[in-house]
Amino acid sequence: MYTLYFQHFNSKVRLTEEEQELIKSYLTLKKLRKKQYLLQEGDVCKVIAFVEKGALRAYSVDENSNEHIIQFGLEGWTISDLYSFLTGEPATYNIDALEDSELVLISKSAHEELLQTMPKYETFTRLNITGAYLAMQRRLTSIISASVEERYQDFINLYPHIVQRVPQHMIASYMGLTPETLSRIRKRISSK
Amino acid sequence: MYTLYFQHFNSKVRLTEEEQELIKSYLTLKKLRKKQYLLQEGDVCKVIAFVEKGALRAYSVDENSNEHIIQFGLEGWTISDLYSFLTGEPATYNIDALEDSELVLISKSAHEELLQTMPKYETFTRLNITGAYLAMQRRLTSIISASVEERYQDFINLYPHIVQRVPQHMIASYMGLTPETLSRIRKRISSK
DNA sequence: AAAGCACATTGATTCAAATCAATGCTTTTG
DNA sequence: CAAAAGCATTGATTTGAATCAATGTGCTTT
Repeated sequence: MYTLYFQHFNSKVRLTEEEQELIKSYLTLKKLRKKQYLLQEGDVCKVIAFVEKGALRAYSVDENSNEHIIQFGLEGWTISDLYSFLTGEPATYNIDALEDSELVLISKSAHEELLQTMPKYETFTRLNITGAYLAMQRRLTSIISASVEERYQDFINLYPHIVQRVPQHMIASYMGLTPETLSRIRKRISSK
Repeated sequence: MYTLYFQHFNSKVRLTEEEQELIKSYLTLKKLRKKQYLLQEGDVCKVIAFVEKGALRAYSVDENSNEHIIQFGLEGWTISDLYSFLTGEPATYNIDALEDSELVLISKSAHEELLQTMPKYETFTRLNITGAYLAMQRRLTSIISASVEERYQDFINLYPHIVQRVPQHMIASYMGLTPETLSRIRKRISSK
Protein backbone atom coordinates (compact mmCIF):
# COMPACT_ATOMS: atom_id res chain seq x y z
CA MET A 1 0.00 0.00 0.00
CA TYR A 2 1.29 3.46 -0.96
CA THR A 3 4.58 1.89 -1.97
CA LEU A 4 4.58 3.09 -5.53
CA TYR A 5 3.20 6.47 -4.54
CA PHE A 6 6.05 7.20 -2.16
CA GLN A 7 8.57 5.66 -4.48
CA HIS A 8 7.50 8.26 -7.02
CA PHE A 9 7.41 11.02 -4.48
CA ASN A 10 10.90 10.25 -3.23
CA SER A 11 12.29 10.03 -6.72
CA LYS A 12 11.22 13.63 -7.22
CA VAL A 13 11.44 15.08 -3.72
CA ARG A 14 13.16 13.21 -0.92
CA LEU A 15 10.98 12.75 2.18
CA THR A 16 11.81 11.81 5.74
CA GLU A 17 9.90 9.00 7.48
CA GLU A 18 7.91 11.56 9.44
CA GLU A 19 6.98 13.59 6.39
CA GLN A 20 5.87 10.41 4.72
CA GLU A 21 3.62 9.51 7.63
CA LEU A 22 2.20 13.00 7.66
CA ILE A 23 1.34 12.88 3.99
CA LYS A 24 -0.07 9.38 4.39
CA SER A 25 -2.57 10.77 6.88
CA TYR A 26 -4.01 12.90 4.09
CA LEU A 27 -4.38 10.07 1.61
CA THR A 28 -6.98 7.39 1.19
CA LEU A 29 -7.01 4.12 -0.65
CA LYS A 30 -9.61 2.89 -3.06
CA LYS A 31 -10.04 -0.31 -4.97
CA LEU A 32 -11.91 -0.34 -8.21
CA ARG A 33 -13.26 -3.38 -10.03
CA LYS A 34 -12.91 -3.56 -13.77
CA LYS A 35 -15.52 -1.34 -15.49
CA GLN A 36 -16.27 0.60 -12.31
CA TYR A 37 -16.32 4.36 -12.56
CA LEU A 38 -14.04 6.63 -10.61
CA LEU A 39 -15.78 9.63 -12.13
CA GLN A 40 -18.80 10.21 -14.33
CA GLU A 41 -19.34 13.12 -16.64
CA GLY A 42 -21.45 15.76 -14.95
CA ASP A 43 -20.28 14.97 -11.43
CA VAL A 44 -17.67 17.15 -9.83
CA CYS A 45 -14.28 15.51 -9.69
CA LYS A 46 -13.43 15.25 -6.01
CA VAL A 47 -10.04 13.57 -6.12
CA ILE A 48 -6.75 13.17 -7.86
CA ALA A 49 -5.98 9.48 -8.19
CA PHE A 50 -2.56 7.89 -8.30
CA VAL A 51 -2.59 4.39 -9.79
CA GLU A 52 -0.80 1.90 -7.52
CA LYS A 53 -2.00 -1.08 -9.50
CA GLY A 54 -4.21 -1.68 -12.50
CA ALA A 55 -5.25 0.54 -15.37
CA LEU A 56 -7.81 3.27 -15.95
CA ARG A 57 -8.87 5.52 -18.73
CA ALA A 58 -10.31 9.03 -18.95
CA TYR A 59 -12.61 9.62 -21.89
CA SER A 60 -15.24 11.94 -23.22
CA VAL A 61 -18.38 10.98 -25.08
CA ASP A 62 -19.54 13.09 -28.01
CA GLU A 63 -23.05 13.77 -29.30
CA ASN A 64 -22.93 10.63 -31.48
CA SER A 65 -21.98 8.69 -28.35
CA ASN A 66 -18.50 7.99 -29.65
CA GLU A 67 -15.95 7.60 -26.90
CA HIS A 68 -12.70 9.53 -27.13
CA ILE A 69 -9.94 8.47 -24.79
CA ILE A 70 -8.09 11.44 -23.38
CA GLN A 71 -5.65 9.61 -21.20
CA PHE A 72 -4.66 6.21 -19.90
CA GLY A 73 -3.59 5.76 -16.30
CA LEU A 74 -1.41 2.77 -15.54
CA GLU A 75 0.75 2.07 -12.50
CA GLY A 76 2.66 5.14 -11.47
CA TRP A 77 0.44 7.57 -13.32
CA THR A 78 -1.95 10.14 -11.99
CA ILE A 79 -5.45 10.45 -13.36
CA SER A 80 -8.20 12.99 -12.76
CA ASP A 81 -10.37 15.56 -14.45
CA LEU A 82 -8.09 18.32 -13.29
CA TYR A 83 -10.23 21.14 -14.61
CA SER A 84 -13.24 19.92 -12.69
CA PHE A 85 -11.12 19.19 -9.62
CA LEU A 86 -9.66 22.67 -9.54
CA THR A 87 -12.71 24.71 -10.49
CA GLY A 88 -15.51 22.63 -9.00
CA GLU A 89 -17.28 22.64 -12.37
CA PRO A 90 -18.99 19.42 -13.51
CA ALA A 91 -16.60 16.99 -15.12
CA THR A 92 -16.55 16.61 -18.89
CA TYR A 93 -14.71 13.30 -18.71
CA ASN A 94 -15.54 9.86 -17.48
CA ILE A 95 -12.91 7.81 -15.72
CA ASP A 96 -13.25 4.08 -15.31
CA ALA A 97 -11.16 1.01 -14.61
CA LEU A 98 -9.89 -1.18 -17.44
CA GLU A 99 -8.71 -3.74 -14.89
CA ASP A 100 -9.19 -4.27 -11.17
CA SER A 101 -7.19 -1.41 -9.75
CA GLU A 102 -5.84 0.12 -6.57
CA LEU A 103 -5.69 3.85 -6.21
CA VAL A 104 -4.22 6.37 -3.83
CA LEU A 105 -6.60 9.29 -3.59
CA ILE A 106 -6.16 12.82 -2.42
CA SER A 107 -9.15 15.08 -1.86
CA LYS A 108 -9.26 18.72 -2.72
CA SER A 109 -9.08 19.94 0.87
CA ALA A 110 -6.16 17.63 1.63
CA HIS A 111 -4.41 18.75 -1.54
CA GLU A 112 -4.85 22.40 -0.70
CA GLU A 113 -3.76 22.01 2.87
CA LEU A 114 -0.63 20.12 1.87
CA LEU A 115 0.17 22.73 -0.76
CA GLN A 116 -0.02 25.46 1.82
CA THR A 117 1.77 23.76 4.66
CA MET A 118 4.36 21.58 3.04
CA PRO A 119 6.75 23.05 0.47
CA LYS A 120 7.89 19.61 -0.62
CA TYR A 121 4.35 18.71 -1.57
CA GLU A 122 4.09 21.81 -3.69
CA THR A 123 7.36 20.93 -5.40
CA PHE A 124 6.11 17.41 -6.04
CA THR A 125 2.89 18.80 -7.49
CA ARG A 126 4.76 21.23 -9.69
CA LEU A 127 7.05 18.53 -11.05
CA ASN A 128 4.11 16.24 -11.69
CA ILE A 129 2.13 18.76 -13.64
CA THR A 130 5.23 19.76 -15.56
CA GLY A 131 5.78 16.14 -16.58
CA ALA A 132 2.16 15.81 -17.60
CA TYR A 133 2.40 19.01 -19.62
CA LEU A 134 5.48 17.82 -21.48
CA ALA A 135 3.93 14.43 -22.22
CA MET A 136 0.82 16.07 -23.58
CA GLN A 137 2.80 18.50 -25.67
CA ARG A 138 4.65 15.64 -27.28
CA ARG A 139 1.32 14.00 -28.06
CA LEU A 140 -0.11 17.19 -29.51
CA THR A 141 2.94 17.85 -31.64
CA SER A 142 2.79 14.37 -33.07
CA ILE A 143 -0.93 14.70 -33.87
CA ILE A 144 -0.39 17.96 -35.68
CA SER A 145 2.72 17.11 -37.61
CA ALA A 146 3.20 13.37 -38.08
CA SER A 147 1.47 10.81 -40.27
CA VAL A 148 -0.85 8.34 -38.61
CA GLU A 149 1.67 5.59 -39.18
CA GLU A 150 4.48 7.49 -37.49
CA ARG A 151 2.18 8.35 -34.63
CA TYR A 152 1.42 4.71 -34.01
CA GLN A 153 5.09 3.84 -34.14
CA ASP A 154 5.81 6.59 -31.63
CA PHE A 155 3.05 5.30 -29.43
CA ILE A 156 4.29 1.73 -29.28
CA ASN A 157 7.84 2.91 -28.66
CA LEU A 158 6.78 5.25 -25.90
CA TYR A 159 4.17 3.06 -24.26
CA PRO A 160 4.89 -0.60 -25.08
CA HIS A 161 3.28 -1.71 -21.81
CA ILE A 162 0.00 -0.01 -22.77
CA VAL A 163 -0.08 -1.83 -26.09
CA GLN A 164 0.21 -5.10 -24.18
CA ARG A 165 -2.62 -4.45 -21.79
CA VAL A 166 -5.21 -2.32 -23.51
CA PRO A 167 -7.58 -3.43 -26.29
CA GLN A 168 -6.63 -2.14 -29.67
CA HIS A 169 -9.80 -0.20 -30.30
CA MET A 170 -9.03 1.92 -27.24
CA ILE A 171 -5.63 2.77 -28.59
CA ALA A 172 -7.38 3.74 -31.81
CA SER A 173 -9.67 5.97 -29.77
CA TYR A 174 -6.71 7.53 -27.96
CA MET A 175 -5.19 8.29 -31.34
CA GLY A 176 -8.41 9.72 -32.72
CA LEU A 177 -8.84 6.89 -35.26
CA THR A 178 -11.43 4.24 -35.92
CA PRO A 179 -10.54 0.65 -34.96
CA GLU A 180 -10.65 -0.35 -38.62
CA THR A 181 -8.09 2.24 -39.57
CA LEU A 182 -5.72 1.23 -36.80
CA SER A 183 -6.05 -2.40 -37.80
CA ARG A 184 -5.09 -1.54 -41.37
CA ILE A 185 -2.16 0.56 -40.22
CA ARG A 186 -0.85 -2.33 -38.15
CA LYS A 187 -1.14 -4.54 -41.17
CA ARG A 188 0.80 -2.08 -43.31
CA ILE A 189 3.51 -1.81 -40.68
CA SER A 190 3.84 -5.56 -40.14
CA SER A 191 4.19 -6.18 -43.87
CA LYS A 192 7.59 -4.48 -43.83
CA MET B 1 8.42 47.66 -18.39
CA TYR B 2 7.53 44.55 -16.43
CA THR B 3 4.08 46.00 -15.83
CA LEU B 4 2.12 43.16 -17.34
CA TYR B 5 4.45 40.57 -15.86
CA PHE B 6 3.87 41.74 -12.31
CA GLN B 7 0.23 42.32 -12.96
CA HIS B 8 -0.01 38.64 -13.80
CA PHE B 9 2.16 37.61 -10.93
CA ASN B 10 0.11 39.57 -8.43
CA SER B 11 -3.15 38.25 -9.77
CA LYS B 12 -1.93 34.75 -8.90
CA VAL B 13 0.35 35.38 -5.93
CA ARG B 14 0.40 38.70 -4.13
CA LEU B 15 3.87 40.26 -3.85
CA THR B 16 5.25 43.06 -1.68
CA GLU B 17 7.20 45.89 -3.26
CA GLU B 18 10.44 44.37 -1.98
CA GLU B 19 9.67 40.93 -3.36
CA GLN B 20 8.85 42.54 -6.65
CA GLU B 21 12.19 44.33 -6.75
CA LEU B 22 13.99 41.15 -5.82
CA ILE B 23 12.37 39.22 -8.64
CA LYS B 24 13.01 42.06 -11.03
CA SER B 25 16.71 41.70 -10.36
CA TYR B 26 16.53 38.20 -11.84
CA LEU B 27 14.71 39.23 -15.00
CA THR B 28 15.93 40.76 -18.23
CA LEU B 29 14.17 42.57 -21.03
CA LYS B 30 14.43 41.85 -24.68
CA LYS B 31 12.96 43.48 -27.74
CA LEU B 32 12.40 41.49 -30.85
CA ARG B 33 11.70 42.82 -34.31
CA LYS B 34 9.09 41.12 -36.45
CA LYS B 35 10.47 37.88 -37.96
CA GLN B 36 13.38 37.75 -35.51
CA TYR B 37 14.02 34.46 -33.78
CA LEU B 38 13.91 34.00 -30.06
CA LEU B 39 14.91 30.36 -30.49
CA GLN B 40 15.97 28.18 -33.39
CA GLU B 41 15.55 24.44 -33.62
CA GLY B 42 18.73 22.70 -32.55
CA ASP B 43 19.83 25.39 -30.13
CA VAL B 44 19.26 24.88 -26.44
CA CYS B 45 16.42 26.99 -25.11
CA LYS B 46 17.99 29.24 -22.50
CA VAL B 47 14.99 31.26 -21.35
CA ILE B 48 11.33 31.34 -20.59
CA ALA B 49 9.80 34.41 -22.18
CA PHE B 50 6.80 36.34 -20.96
CA VAL B 51 5.23 38.51 -23.64
CA GLU B 52 4.76 42.09 -22.46
CA LYS B 53 3.89 43.36 -25.90
CA GLY B 54 3.60 41.90 -29.36
CA ALA B 55 3.06 38.37 -30.61
CA LEU B 56 5.21 35.28 -31.13
CA ARG B 57 4.75 31.76 -32.33
CA ALA B 58 6.43 28.44 -31.55
CA TYR B 59 6.48 26.00 -34.42
CA SER B 60 8.15 22.85 -35.66
CA VAL B 61 9.22 22.10 -39.21
CA ASP B 62 8.73 18.61 -40.57
CA GLU B 63 10.76 16.70 -43.16
CA ASN B 64 8.70 18.22 -46.00
CA SER B 65 9.52 21.63 -44.52
CA ASN B 66 5.93 22.24 -43.53
CA GLU B 67 5.58 24.47 -40.52
CA HIS B 68 3.34 23.37 -37.66
CA ILE B 69 2.45 26.00 -35.13
CA ILE B 70 2.49 24.58 -31.62
CA GLN B 71 1.60 27.72 -29.75
CA PHE B 72 0.96 31.41 -30.09
CA GLY B 73 2.24 33.83 -27.48
CA LEU B 74 0.47 37.15 -27.23
CA GLU B 75 0.54 39.71 -24.41
CA GLY B 76 0.35 38.03 -21.06
CA TRP B 77 1.38 34.61 -22.30
CA THR B 78 4.52 32.69 -21.66
CA ILE B 79 6.42 31.06 -24.47
CA SER B 80 9.39 28.71 -24.51
CA ASP B 81 10.53 25.26 -25.55
CA LEU B 82 10.03 24.00 -22.05
CA TYR B 83 11.42 20.54 -22.71
CA SER B 84 14.66 21.95 -24.03
CA PHE B 85 14.78 24.55 -21.26
CA LEU B 86 14.40 21.96 -18.52
CA THR B 87 16.55 19.19 -19.94
CA GLY B 88 19.19 21.14 -21.82
CA GLU B 89 18.49 19.07 -24.94
CA PRO B 90 18.45 20.85 -28.31
CA ALA B 91 15.14 22.52 -29.04
CA THR B 92 12.72 20.92 -31.47
CA TYR B 93 10.78 24.13 -31.91
CA ASN B 94 11.48 27.49 -33.45
CA ILE B 95 10.15 30.61 -31.82
CA ASP B 96 9.91 33.89 -33.68
CA ALA B 97 8.14 37.20 -33.54
CA LEU B 98 5.01 37.85 -35.58
CA GLU B 99 5.17 41.52 -34.63
CA ASP B 100 7.71 43.78 -32.97
CA SER B 101 7.63 42.50 -29.42
CA GLU B 102 8.84 43.10 -25.91
CA LEU B 103 9.69 40.18 -23.68
CA VAL B 104 10.53 39.58 -20.06
CA LEU B 105 13.08 36.80 -19.90
CA ILE B 106 14.15 34.52 -17.12
CA SER B 107 17.23 32.36 -17.47
CA LYS B 108 17.51 28.83 -16.21
CA SER B 109 19.81 29.69 -13.32
CA ALA B 110 17.58 32.57 -12.24
CA HIS B 111 14.52 30.35 -12.51
CA GLU B 112 16.10 27.63 -10.40
CA GLU B 113 17.36 30.00 -7.79
CA LEU B 114 14.00 31.69 -7.43
CA LEU B 115 12.29 28.30 -7.19
CA GLN B 116 14.57 27.30 -4.37
CA THR B 117 14.59 30.51 -2.43
CA MET B 118 11.20 32.02 -2.92
CA PRO B 119 8.08 29.94 -2.25
CA LYS B 120 5.86 32.48 -3.94
CA TYR B 121 7.82 32.06 -7.15
CA GLU B 122 7.31 28.34 -7.02
CA THR B 123 3.59 28.83 -6.48
CA PHE B 124 3.46 31.22 -9.42
CA THR B 125 5.30 28.69 -11.57
CA ARG B 126 2.99 25.89 -10.51
CA LEU B 127 -0.11 27.91 -11.29
CA ASN B 128 1.28 28.95 -14.65
CA ILE B 129 2.10 25.45 -15.77
CA THR B 130 -1.25 24.22 -14.51
CA GLY B 131 -3.00 26.83 -16.62
CA ALA B 132 -0.94 25.89 -19.64
CA TYR B 133 -1.74 22.23 -19.07
CA LEU B 134 -5.46 22.87 -18.91
CA ALA B 135 -5.40 25.03 -22.03
CA MET B 136 -3.53 22.35 -23.93
CA GLN B 137 -5.85 19.63 -22.71
CA ARG B 138 -8.81 21.57 -24.01
CA ARG B 139 -7.10 21.89 -27.37
CA LEU B 140 -6.24 18.21 -27.50
CA THR B 141 -9.76 17.15 -26.57
CA SER B 142 -11.21 19.27 -29.29
CA ILE B 143 -8.79 17.89 -31.89
CA ILE B 144 -9.67 14.33 -30.98
CA SER B 145 -13.40 14.66 -30.67
CA ALA B 146 -14.79 17.62 -32.58
CA SER B 147 -15.29 18.31 -36.27
CA VAL B 148 -12.99 20.77 -37.95
CA GLU B 149 -15.82 23.27 -38.17
CA GLU B 150 -16.57 23.10 -34.44
CA ARG B 151 -12.89 23.41 -33.69
CA TYR B 152 -12.64 26.62 -35.64
CA GLN B 153 -15.72 27.99 -33.91
CA ASP B 154 -14.17 27.11 -30.55
CA PHE B 155 -10.96 28.79 -31.57
CA ILE B 156 -12.53 32.09 -32.54
CA ASN B 157 -14.65 32.11 -29.40
CA LEU B 158 -11.67 31.36 -27.19
CA TYR B 159 -9.09 33.54 -28.91
CA PRO B 160 -10.88 36.29 -30.82
CA HIS B 161 -7.85 38.58 -30.39
CA ILE B 162 -5.61 36.05 -32.10
CA VAL B 163 -7.94 35.87 -35.10
CA GLN B 164 -7.62 39.64 -35.42
CA ARG B 165 -3.87 39.74 -35.39
CA VAL B 166 -2.52 36.59 -36.95
CA PRO B 167 -2.64 35.64 -40.65
CA GLN B 168 -5.19 33.00 -41.44
CA HIS B 169 -2.75 30.45 -42.76
CA MET B 170 -1.05 30.41 -39.37
CA ILE B 171 -4.31 29.65 -37.67
CA ALA B 172 -4.75 26.84 -40.17
CA SER B 173 -1.31 25.58 -39.22
CA TYR B 174 -2.15 25.78 -35.53
CA MET B 175 -5.25 23.71 -36.22
CA GLY B 176 -3.36 21.17 -38.30
CA LEU B 177 -5.13 22.17 -41.52
CA THR B 178 -4.06 23.54 -44.89
CA PRO B 179 -4.86 27.18 -45.61
CA GLU B 180 -7.21 26.12 -48.39
CA THR B 181 -9.25 23.97 -46.07
CA LEU B 182 -9.57 26.71 -43.48
CA SER B 183 -10.63 29.15 -46.15
CA ARG B 184 -13.40 26.80 -47.26
CA ILE B 185 -14.51 26.21 -43.70
CA ARG B 186 -14.84 29.94 -43.14
CA LYS B 187 -16.90 30.18 -46.27
CA ARG B 188 -19.21 27.39 -45.09
CA ILE B 189 -19.62 29.05 -41.72
CA SER B 190 -20.28 32.52 -43.11
CA SER B 191 -22.96 31.20 -45.46
CA LYS B 192 -25.21 30.46 -42.49
C1' DA C 1 5.57 54.35 -58.76
C1' DA C 2 6.64 49.76 -60.14
C1' DA C 3 7.96 45.15 -59.08
C1' DG C 4 7.74 41.44 -56.26
C1' DC C 5 5.71 38.97 -52.36
C1' DA C 6 2.61 37.21 -49.14
C1' DC C 7 -1.89 36.00 -48.61
C1' DA C 8 -6.70 34.41 -49.38
C1' DT C 9 -9.82 32.36 -52.42
C1' DT C 10 -11.69 29.11 -55.71
C1' DG C 11 -11.76 25.02 -58.75
C1' DA C 12 -10.42 20.19 -60.14
C1' DT C 13 -8.44 16.04 -58.73
C1' DT C 14 -6.32 12.75 -55.59
C1' DC C 15 -5.89 10.37 -51.47
C1' DA C 16 -6.53 8.75 -46.83
C1' DA C 17 -9.59 7.74 -43.33
C1' DA C 18 -14.55 6.97 -42.06
C1' DT C 19 -18.41 4.37 -42.69
C1' DC C 20 -21.07 0.37 -43.69
C1' DA C 21 -21.08 -4.45 -43.66
C1' DA C 22 -19.75 -9.16 -42.95
C1' DT C 23 -16.88 -12.88 -40.83
C1' DG C 24 -14.29 -15.52 -37.50
C1' DC C 25 -12.28 -15.77 -33.08
C1' DT C 26 -11.97 -15.33 -28.16
C1' DT C 27 -13.70 -14.29 -23.74
C1' DT C 28 -17.63 -13.68 -20.66
C1' DT C 29 -21.44 -15.07 -18.49
C1' DG C 30 -25.89 -17.21 -17.70
C1' DC D 1 -21.46 -26.05 -21.77
C1' DA D 2 -23.81 -23.04 -24.84
C1' DA D 3 -25.12 -18.55 -26.04
C1' DA D 4 -23.85 -14.02 -26.28
C1' DA D 5 -20.90 -10.23 -26.35
C1' DG D 6 -16.65 -8.08 -27.41
C1' DC D 7 -12.98 -7.72 -30.45
C1' DA D 8 -9.99 -7.69 -34.65
C1' DT D 9 -9.88 -8.18 -39.41
C1' DT D 10 -11.11 -7.56 -44.19
C1' DG D 11 -13.73 -5.71 -48.16
C1' DA D 12 -16.54 -2.11 -50.69
C1' DT D 13 -18.00 2.50 -50.77
C1' DT D 14 -18.33 7.27 -49.30
C1' DT D 15 -16.61 11.42 -47.59
C1' DG D 16 -13.72 15.10 -46.21
C1' DA D 17 -9.35 17.13 -46.41
C1' DA D 18 -4.91 17.48 -49.07
C1' DT D 19 -2.86 18.56 -53.13
C1' DC D 20 -2.18 20.87 -57.41
C1' DA D 21 -3.09 24.87 -59.92
C1' DA D 22 -4.60 29.40 -61.11
C1' DT D 23 -6.23 34.14 -59.99
C1' DG D 24 -6.84 38.46 -57.60
C1' DT D 25 -5.43 41.69 -54.14
C1' DG D 26 -3.10 44.34 -51.06
C1' DC D 27 1.58 45.12 -48.92
C1' DT D 28 6.41 45.77 -48.84
C1' DT D 29 10.36 47.33 -50.65
C1' DT D 30 13.45 49.33 -53.55
